[in-house]
Amino acid sequence: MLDPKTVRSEPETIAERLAVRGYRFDLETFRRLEDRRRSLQVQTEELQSEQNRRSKSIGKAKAAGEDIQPLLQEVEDLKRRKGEAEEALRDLQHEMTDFLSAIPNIPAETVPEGEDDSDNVELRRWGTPPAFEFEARDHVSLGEALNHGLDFDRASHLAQSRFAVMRGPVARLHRALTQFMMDTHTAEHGYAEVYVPYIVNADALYGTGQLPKFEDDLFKVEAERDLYLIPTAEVPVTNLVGDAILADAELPLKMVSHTPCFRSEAGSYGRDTRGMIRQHQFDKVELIHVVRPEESEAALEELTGNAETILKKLDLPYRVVELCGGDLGFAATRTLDLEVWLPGQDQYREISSCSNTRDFQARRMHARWKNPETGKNEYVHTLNGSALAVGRTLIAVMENYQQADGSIVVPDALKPYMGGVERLTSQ
RNA sequence: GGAGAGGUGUCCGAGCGGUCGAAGGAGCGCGCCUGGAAAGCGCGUGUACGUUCUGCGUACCGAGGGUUCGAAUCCCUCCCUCUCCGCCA
Repeated sequence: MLDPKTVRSEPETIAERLAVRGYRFDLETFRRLEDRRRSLQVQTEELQSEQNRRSKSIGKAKAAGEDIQPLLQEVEDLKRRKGEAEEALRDLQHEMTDFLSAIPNIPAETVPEGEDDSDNVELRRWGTPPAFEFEARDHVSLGEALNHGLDFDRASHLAQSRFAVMRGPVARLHRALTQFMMDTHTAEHGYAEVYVPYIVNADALYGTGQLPKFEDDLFKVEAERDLYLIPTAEVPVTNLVGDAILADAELPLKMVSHTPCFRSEAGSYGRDTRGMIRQHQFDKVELIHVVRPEESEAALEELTGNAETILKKLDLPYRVVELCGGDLGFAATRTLDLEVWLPGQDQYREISSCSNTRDFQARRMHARWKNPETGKNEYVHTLNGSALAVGRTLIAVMENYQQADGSIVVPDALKPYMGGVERLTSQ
């Protein structure tokens, strides 16, 4: 949610900034709503004020033993008029809230212009894509050959398409990756490990910005209340500070959590249908920062660097890309994507997305801190980033570490987690 | 699943249907005291919106309805927390 005060005081600037991400801020509708809101509010408040005054006089008259009957008559008409004004105001306020909560976050000043991912800007590259002396296979083919270490047929038999079954050393490698990431972030990067619910309520999803606009992307649970499977750990972990007032000494807060993520992938029919790139269920290690406002830009660099460390330790070639305005997510002011080299696809593919939402989520979930400078409760800044998407990292390891015979060498960094297995083979 | 208790400001905690934005305490800020500090004492200390803005008004005591001229206080529904019992990885 944007700061309503800013939207009111400089709507033209807001509209201009939002245009960078391709969002058309409806100035006309906003002005119409705002003008009506103002006049209705003045009207109801005046009527309420009048009624409060009369009611007080009734109390006094009663105490003095006077006849209050005529006074009651007067109030009756007042109440009727107030009721009408109140109803109109309430409807309008709902309309206004819906309007405001559907507006995406404002892009940072530095965000490049552009419409889609083809306009994203590459910031840097690390590592060199491997040169194979044979034709590189993709993870589907490699996984199949490893005694059905990756099995998509059985998964769709159990559930539907876009799910995967992993077996044996492949499943083990997947688990090793998770442990390796968690250990690195907790031991070397100073993150506190958290375990959270995988099912959350609508308020939490509103807080991080998935609701009300993106319900179609979620799996809803059949239950008495509106509950949803989490699409990312960002939702439960960030909401940990929802409705809280943090002490200055508690900041910055750095948390890491490993969770499965569930996404309906509605509207992605036909995209990445082969393999494990785009699944309804995947594991992810997520980093969350809750920081003082002036620290958030630096925090994004730190968080992204922490994610990059994983790729470096695994010796996987990648590049860092700054998202252009048109490619930014709803809650983000600025996003850096990490794209890993996939020999099977002969291209870089997204494996992490690190965003600074500034006070956008904090405002929606009422996450504040006591600023010692001002003595006031102010909104914190929140950031999130994958470090990394585990399924995609598994793919990257399989494809980059493949050998001519179809076996896969275990990266050095993962060896301590593989119980002595140094190579995945079909034997 | 059954029985009960409760949700009030940054925190704890009072609150007969009108004089309650809300006692008292803690915390925090300023001042006094002190060589300095602690203790002690004094004063101050919510948010949002509107406005004819050194002021005034309106709203907010879990959420939403209702009763009433008037609700933190009464009634209903829902959500959440806690205690006991049952069941259970």
